Amino acid sequence: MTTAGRRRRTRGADDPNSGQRDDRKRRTRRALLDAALELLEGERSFSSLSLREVTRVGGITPAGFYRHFAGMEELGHALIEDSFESLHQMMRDARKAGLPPAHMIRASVTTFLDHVQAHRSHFRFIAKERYSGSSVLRIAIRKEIRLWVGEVAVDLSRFPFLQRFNSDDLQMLAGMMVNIVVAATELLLDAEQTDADAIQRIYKNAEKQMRLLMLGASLWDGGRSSVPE
Amino acid sequence: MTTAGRRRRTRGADDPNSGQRDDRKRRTRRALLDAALELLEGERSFSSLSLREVTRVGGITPAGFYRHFAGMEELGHALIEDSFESLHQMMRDARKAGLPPAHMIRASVTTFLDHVQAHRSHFRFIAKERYSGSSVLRIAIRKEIRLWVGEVAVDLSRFPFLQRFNSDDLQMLAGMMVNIVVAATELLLDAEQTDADAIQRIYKNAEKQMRLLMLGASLWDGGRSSVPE
DNA sequence: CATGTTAGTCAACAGTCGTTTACTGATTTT
DNA sequence: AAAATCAGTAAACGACTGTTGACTAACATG
Repeated sequence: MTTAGRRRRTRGADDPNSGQRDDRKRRTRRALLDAALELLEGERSFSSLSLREVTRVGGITPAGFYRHFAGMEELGHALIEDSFESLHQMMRDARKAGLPPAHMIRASVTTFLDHVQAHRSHFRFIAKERYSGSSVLRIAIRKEIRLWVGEVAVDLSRFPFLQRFNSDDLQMLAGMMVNIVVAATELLLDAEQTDADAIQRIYKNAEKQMRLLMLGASLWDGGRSSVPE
Repeated sequence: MTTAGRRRRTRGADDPNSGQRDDRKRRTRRALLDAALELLEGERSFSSLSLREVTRVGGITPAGFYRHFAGMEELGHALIEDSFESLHQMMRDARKAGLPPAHMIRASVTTFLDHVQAHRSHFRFIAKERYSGSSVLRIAIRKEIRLWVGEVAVDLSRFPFLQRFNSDDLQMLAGMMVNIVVAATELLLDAEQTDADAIQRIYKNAEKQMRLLMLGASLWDGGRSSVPE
């Protein structure tokens, strides 16, 4: 009921959102999002953040918060959108750049983990909320991950040696690959940013896990073959 | 008659902890732990629980809490210990019962996931705190998982076809197996307990992932072989 | 320029929070 | 039987919480 504006703002026909006032609003909104991310850098979890804390760090008064979000949950949702938006952007770019012929696995792992490091705070937020947030946020995150797995499955389907995979098995394989990089992400977020060795090890380990997985995939017959036990 | 009813309870000789008072204290302590688990059944995360809430559900006054724990973090630590204690007990039992010759993978997956379902609240707590709790709790959980991976690696080392795995690769393989069941655990905790179909699907999927992994392992040469890309 | 819009402020509200202090009364020890 | 222990209570504290309504002043519109 707050959005029922009777007066239509006839802002410039060509430039819908560019008054100084809208600019300022956007900056403040960003400040609030950044404040939340900053508070999450430490030990805190999103659900333990208070609205007042966020406004304090963001530089406005508590009441001002409501000019931007209906409550903390809405802010959380905005953070999820931001995070996955940049992930999808990254994947679009990577796809456009074309797949390198060899070292395919290493390139993918490196691209993704580099992206994680460039957006640590976003991924830290996602990692924390994935299992612990409100069900609304958890479901939103899960949806995004499912989407992501789907994209990977499509990419995989173009490999000749995976042609015999049916759709379910392809989804499963993509899911396992995503799980590998997600697990690596979580190690990466815990590693000291300065510890280049530890970081290198995480990259190498993820690549190795991928290779082991692909080795299994190259022989896969739908799970009917027996394996030494 | 006065002499007949004389009680000598010089705790320390034969019966260190069994007065009615100690009994009561233990019951209250359990009530607090259970109260926390109960509150965690819903949307809440541990870090958002208040001490007062826990005592309210547990049936004592806030001040009484301090007779049992120095603060909420200590209670969290006790929950972690409880959870992994029962997991280790289960693995000890399973090992003692001996490994079934065939259907090894299915048996292991089933045993573990059954255990998860029998201790949903514990595992829900662990899942929520794994990435989102205080660093003390996170580190404690991580330590326990590393321990667990180690145990699995030892179990794996007894398989003939894994003899050529060096120690690092064995740890990696064990880690991937644990990751598979952990991922399945998290799906299981989100599934409706009454939805037998969904649960069945989660079991089957985890088994399938294990088989794919073992297939890769059976050909593994340390990651030097190239895979179709 | 006059008028409306609105991002952000200010002050107050009713609650909840963790923690402390002094206490009570049942159980244990001597 | 007296004395000591101690799990749990009762009340109070200062601090912090989300949300509100009335406000101000910079901006936008006509």
